[in-house]
Amino acid sequence: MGLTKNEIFNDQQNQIALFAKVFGHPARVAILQHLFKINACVCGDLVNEIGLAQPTISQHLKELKQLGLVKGNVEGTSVCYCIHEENWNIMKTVMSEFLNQDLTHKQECC
Amino acid sequence: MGLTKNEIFNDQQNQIALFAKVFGHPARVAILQHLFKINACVCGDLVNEIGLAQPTISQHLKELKQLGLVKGNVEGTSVCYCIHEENWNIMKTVMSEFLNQDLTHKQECC
DNA sequence: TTACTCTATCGCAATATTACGATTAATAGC
DNA sequence: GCTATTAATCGTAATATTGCGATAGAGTAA
Repeated sequence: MGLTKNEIFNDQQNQIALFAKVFGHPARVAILQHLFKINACVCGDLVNEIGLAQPTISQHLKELKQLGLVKGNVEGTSVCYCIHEENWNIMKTVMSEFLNQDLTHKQECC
Repeated sequence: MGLTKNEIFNDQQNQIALFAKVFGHPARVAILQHLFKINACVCGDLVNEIGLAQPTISQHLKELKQLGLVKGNVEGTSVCYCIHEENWNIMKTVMSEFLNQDLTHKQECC
């Protein structure tokens, strides 16, 4: 109890859930939007941009990196983050397939 | 601590996160996929289809209903669930806008 | 009414997530 | 070496999520 039973779902379902979970927090949404907007890489600016403490931002970035959606380059004392384009596109394919499902027949009830 | 600081994010970011959070569990992904596949409405079959206990399925359905992605019709002793098409399309618009962001300029680092 | 079926809700235990202060590690500049 | 700057990690508190047994509620059928 308390832990998700991943083993009873298939790989595709688990992958969709993993991607969705990382988007399930507004801070990570905001981080990604900022990385898209500032097309050059962004470092510690994220802490100023988003109103959360540095350890919290660092933790969110870690999750984004673990899923491969963001990559970070060390540049002196600071770290430069940006969108991992190829992986973002892979994610987009997976999520789009899920979101664009169609109801082949119209419903008769409801 | 321990609670998401929604107030520091804008409505769009919070809405994306809300939609994403509901997709952030494979059981809810599986429920939605099944509802799409069985284009007629589905009732307690979900409990058999997915390997979780009835209270657990009921709870996941509740969350999907609260977000408006699923609607339920009482039919005798059972309840008939189906995708709420209009709301699903609204959600798709919101999520697509987020997923289809573009990097206007290519990155120089990373 | 009684018995049965199906779904929702309650209550709890286990686990996960969020946030941040304090600290550590790594680099840059002197 | 020392100091300043930046980011990662540790540790912990607060809250949220997941799952299910037990129970309640609502409808059907006899």
